[in-house]
Amino acid sequence: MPSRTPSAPRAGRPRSAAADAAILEATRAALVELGWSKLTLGDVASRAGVAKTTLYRRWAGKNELVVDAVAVLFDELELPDRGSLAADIEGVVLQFAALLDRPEAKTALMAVVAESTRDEPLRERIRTSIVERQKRLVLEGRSRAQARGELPLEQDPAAAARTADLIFDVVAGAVVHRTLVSAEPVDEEWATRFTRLLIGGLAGD
Amino acid sequence: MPSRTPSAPRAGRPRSAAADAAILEATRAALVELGWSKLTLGDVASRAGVAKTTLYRRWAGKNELVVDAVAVLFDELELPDRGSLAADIEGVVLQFAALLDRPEAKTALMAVVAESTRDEPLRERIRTSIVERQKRLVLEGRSRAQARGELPLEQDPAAAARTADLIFDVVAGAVVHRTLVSAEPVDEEWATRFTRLLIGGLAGD
Amino acid sequence: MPSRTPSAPRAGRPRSAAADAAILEATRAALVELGWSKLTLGDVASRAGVAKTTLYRRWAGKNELVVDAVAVLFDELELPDRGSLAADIEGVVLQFAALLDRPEAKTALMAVVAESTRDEPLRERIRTSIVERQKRLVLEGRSRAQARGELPLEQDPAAAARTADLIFDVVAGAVVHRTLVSAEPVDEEWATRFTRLLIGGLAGD
Amino acid sequence: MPSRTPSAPRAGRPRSAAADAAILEATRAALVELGWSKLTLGDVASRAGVAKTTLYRRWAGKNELVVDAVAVLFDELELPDRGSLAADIEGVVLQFAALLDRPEAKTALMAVVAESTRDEPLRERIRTSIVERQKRLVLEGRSRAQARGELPLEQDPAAAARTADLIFDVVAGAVVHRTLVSAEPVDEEWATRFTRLLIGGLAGD
DNA sequence: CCGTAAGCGAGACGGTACGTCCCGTCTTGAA
DNA sequence: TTCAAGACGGGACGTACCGTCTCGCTTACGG
Repeated sequence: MPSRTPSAPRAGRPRSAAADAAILEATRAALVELGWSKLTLGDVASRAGVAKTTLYRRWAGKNELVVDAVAVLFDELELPDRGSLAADIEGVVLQFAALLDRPEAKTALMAVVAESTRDEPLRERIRTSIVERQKRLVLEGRSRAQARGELPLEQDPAAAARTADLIFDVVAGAVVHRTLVSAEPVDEEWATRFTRLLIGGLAGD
Repeated sequence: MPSRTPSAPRAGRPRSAAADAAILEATRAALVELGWSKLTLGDVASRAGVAKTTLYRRWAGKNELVVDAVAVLFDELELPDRGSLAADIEGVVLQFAALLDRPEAKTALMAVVAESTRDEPLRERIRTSIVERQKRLVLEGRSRAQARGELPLEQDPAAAARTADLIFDVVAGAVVHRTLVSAEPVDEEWATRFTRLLIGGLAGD
Repeated sequence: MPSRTPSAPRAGRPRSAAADAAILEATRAALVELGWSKLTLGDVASRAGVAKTTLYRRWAGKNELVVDAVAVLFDELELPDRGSLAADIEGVVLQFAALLDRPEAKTALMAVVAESTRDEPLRERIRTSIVERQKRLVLEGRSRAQARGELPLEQDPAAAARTADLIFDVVAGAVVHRTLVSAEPVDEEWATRFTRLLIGGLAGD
Repeated sequence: MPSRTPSAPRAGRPRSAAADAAILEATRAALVELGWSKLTLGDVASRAGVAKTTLYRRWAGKNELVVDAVAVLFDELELPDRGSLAADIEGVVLQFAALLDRPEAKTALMAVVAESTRDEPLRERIRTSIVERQKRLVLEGRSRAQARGELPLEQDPAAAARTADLIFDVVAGAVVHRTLVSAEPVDEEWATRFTRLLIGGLAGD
């Protein structure tokens, strides 16, 4: 993910790929140990056995580095078919919750989101590196439920997109809020109650 | 909100209440202008016409100060009776969204929540200063809906509390996520769609 | 020694004499413990069981306070008649050296002298409180030596004063320099050699 | 004079020699303008166009810095052969007095000596940087006088060293005391009278 | 014998400087 | 051209004292 114009012929010594990996790994370790606010790039560099210059050659700053370091965690997210819409929702909720429970994610995610409120390029980076990785699960889950006949097929593609976004904000928002703001665990019991609410609504049975 | 045992006789010159107010006001102004990460306590102090020591005598650091500075914004939240559950939910969503749109809140809220993942006293402070102020709206809205007959009376008070917490996480989480992560506006149209989803569920009508 | 226009009628509560004494005593104790540069007026005040205001009402600052605190040590200096000029010189040298060996004097004297290079009132205060107390010993020693016939009577009083000043600078300067700059002890052996040099000169037998 | 083991191979960017010189020069300028007690390292750094960290990387604090800044002044001291012991003494006295008259020396010397009473490493630094530079003049003057036959050759080298130390304390002490404590000028007239006293003694002709 | 004016301990106040930490850039010499 | 090393100018940190200013209370004197 580090920068560099994609297709340049390049001269001189090539950049070390090992350094990249070491830096991202060191960043996650430092996040776990120190948390976002006490993480320093000098410390990351020395953990990675790398000079600060090497680090700055690849990332613009702490925010960008941390987004990249944390983004890989979101690659693990999958949506195995559990047979029903309710089970799929519960599954994704628990999976996301498990990810949010990892200390490097917990401390970093809200911090970079906070920074992104005043930094458009960072927001974009977060969107492509993290948010989209989550959102595809929603889309996948919906089409699967439609295939099962649990949800109606939407005709209007724009309306379909709006609804997917809404559901995504509701699911991800609820899990994040429960975990970080309310600081309560997202366990199976909560996931079940949340799923029932989401499917049936307040007025539900 | 600054510390100090509430009712001690106290010797010596008393602390200036004017200083407290000036500091909190200056903090909000600095948040708007600079955002969370570039806000410095030295700058806040000089904006407030106050010495840094005065500031540190009252607050332990940036996090605590910002929580107090932002907390007052949440006092404005109210839940006027709009006649129906759906209207009440829409109202609270829009109200909360309007608050989150204020730059001092937007930049500060997620940042202090991020910090609080590694700082239990801070989490507590956030809970009492901010979260509880929001949660009472949920409770109020529910009892009003129950009085209207829109929602059934819960027998078990523990279950009632759990449900209220769940709804709170869903509502607040969705609004926050839409605003800060998806970075899309929470307008009337979104509020309507969200409300319909919350009341009727995915499977709704 | 603290200030206050000498003969005012005065109204209100009179100043506590005990406080004065406690402050000076606390100052000496703090000098011994902390040395000049780490001595703070706040610390002196709390050692003396006195408020800072009380201290500032009497002394303008650290320099003035320390001069007064140390000055009393110089009251002890005397010149008992030891029977000869040489013995008297040795006596005064050893006495002055003993005083300079006290930690409160050692750490304070050069410091206030250093400050006085840029503070005329302080220099005057040092002169009257400390220097004159030493100089009278030179005058007394000389007149005694003249009475014994060891030194000739000077006719010109101006020349006599100049010579006394010269001798004072030589004696006091040598002892101070030996003690503080060379950091070597002024013992009897050194005092003897110094005295022989002073009386007989470099060319002396 | 700043620290750092003299001959190490060293990796990384070397320290700037220009910064060293600029800092020492700025220190002398600040001493002249502000005096010892109002000199701040932050001010020195900004006068030198240097960051505070650069300064602290080289010197442990104000004392060490000032000793180094002032030490170079003592390199100027020389003892041209003026043909006789008396003339040589007068020469060195006047030279030393001229140096002490420079405001950067006057304000700084006593201050660091005062500090050195509680700081052995500082005392050592003063000794090697300043005191030894002066003492060699005494040794040179003596051997010259012995060559002229004005002073006897000492047989015992230990006794010779003791005598040289004594003379050094007397000469330097007298000049310092006259200048800083008595705050009177060391002019030719005083130098002449001092020299006559030193050579001939009190009992002298 | 009582009011009033100053002194008192306490401690908050606006400041200044401290010495440290980290930033992001730069300058080395080696690879 | 990159790399590890580390010095650089800069800015903020949180602390320590400064000397001043309220506080509410003694404490002596003079009317």
